[in-house]
Amino acid sequence: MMNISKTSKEAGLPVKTVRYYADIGLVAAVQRSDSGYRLYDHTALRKLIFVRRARSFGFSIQACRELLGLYQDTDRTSADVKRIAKARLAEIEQKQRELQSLQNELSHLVQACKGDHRPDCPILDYLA
Amino acid sequence: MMNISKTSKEAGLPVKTVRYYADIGLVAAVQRSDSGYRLYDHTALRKLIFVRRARSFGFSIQACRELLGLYQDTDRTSADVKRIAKARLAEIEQKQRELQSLQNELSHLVQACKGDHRPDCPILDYLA
DNA sequence: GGTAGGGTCTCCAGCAACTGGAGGGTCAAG
DNA sequence: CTTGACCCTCCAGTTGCTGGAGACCCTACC
Repeated sequence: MMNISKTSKEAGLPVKTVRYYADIGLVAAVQRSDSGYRLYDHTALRKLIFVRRARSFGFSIQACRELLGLYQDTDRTSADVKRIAKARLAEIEQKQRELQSLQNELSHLVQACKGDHRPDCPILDYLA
Repeated sequence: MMNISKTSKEAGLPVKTVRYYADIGLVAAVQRSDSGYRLYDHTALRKLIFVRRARSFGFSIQACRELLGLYQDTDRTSADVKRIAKARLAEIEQKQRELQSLQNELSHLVQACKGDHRPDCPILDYLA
């Protein structure tokens, strides 16, 4: 059993975040010490690491909850997991298309703008 | 002078958002009617449209505030505008690189996952 | 035994940029 | 004169944390 600071270091998450995940019931502390300190074991630590990685992949807390459920459920099929991952992938691709068109338009505008001391500016003209 | 619903329709923004922009001092109503209704004129409408477009380009409210200041300031140089737009472009490009690597990794995982009824799943294996 | 420094606890507030709802006043048409 | 659409303010919630206040707790050192 380790206290929260060791746990957070091992998991690569801020203490506050570990506490937050416990508060929202995502990864609970295994137990409390006599003085009320949260205590974590290796299994809880692995869950925290799992969540950190899933979050870094852009999975929402809700998706993490589902994945964590599947992760612990030895009866789950890989199809369940794939469904969540594919939904997330679709979101990413959508976001990327939007960003791409944004980038195209904005970079054209930036190039068209002379950026000198005169007030003429194609960027503002376009936005107005 | 038009009331808020006509203004919001013309600007292409929800009423709530127009009110919100007034509350935070981004685009104020020109005046109030006797009964306290917000009233907007053509200039305010143009500002709202300007903000909607800038927001759709991913400019933050703060950036919109700056752009709006420049937009109204006939003494501004196009260099000022270009600076803000370029900073935003850099953010977009950064975000896009991150999304790209995310997409690469995730799509590999999704492909590797058979998605069948067996519990073996490379996605969970990778995250764990 | 006292104290200094960490660590930990809970609770409250705030970030961005809205969105939804409650509860109540206003206005125009039929 | 009532009905329905509009408008107002204020409060709460969203997401995923992060920071701070005030108060214990724990260990080490003298």
